[in-house]
Amino acid sequence: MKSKVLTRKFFCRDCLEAAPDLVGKLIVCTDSDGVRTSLRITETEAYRGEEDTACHASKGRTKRTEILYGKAGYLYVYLCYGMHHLMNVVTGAEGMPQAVLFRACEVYDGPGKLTKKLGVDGSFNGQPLFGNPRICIMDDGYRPDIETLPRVGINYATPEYRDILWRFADRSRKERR
DNA sequence: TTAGTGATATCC
DNA sequence: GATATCACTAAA
Repeated sequence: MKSKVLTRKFFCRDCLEAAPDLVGKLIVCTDSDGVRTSLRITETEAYRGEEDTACHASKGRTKRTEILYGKAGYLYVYLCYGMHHLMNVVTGAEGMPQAVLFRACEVYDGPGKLTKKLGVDGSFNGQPLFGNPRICIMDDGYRPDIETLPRVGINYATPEYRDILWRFADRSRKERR
């Protein structure tokens, strides 16, 4: 099967549909030297709306979360713990703050390591994930068996959202560090 | 288990 | 301006 680059339309739906669908896709990133890195996504997480107490938008609209309320298909990259860039893509309708976090990819387990490997940093924040020469996501036809798990590192969320199964992982993934 | 690191939000 | 918080990782 021929590989296809995902278009904006892919992200224009609920994060709970887009997140599992992104597992098994390839992230293709081209750095300033023209070097291309592609990694297969093995884990994603959905963050959905102001009512999701684990979502950054749960405290309402701020300068930082503004992007989450915007159009689907744009990147939300932010620095966590002063050293790790975490990469998300905005999904759903405009005005509905939701996103999918890229948690792990083939060989590289962990959202901080994922962005480091790809060379994704703060300069990608707000950039589109469609029609973008720097980064895109491709579908090469691989269809993994998907496992659902609770999200990681969100103990501050209320129990119903802390325990919800909004992490999606490729059951055949190899965990490596 | 803990240190390291820095942006953000919230309080003064 | 100050401080508490945080969707993490590596080292021990």
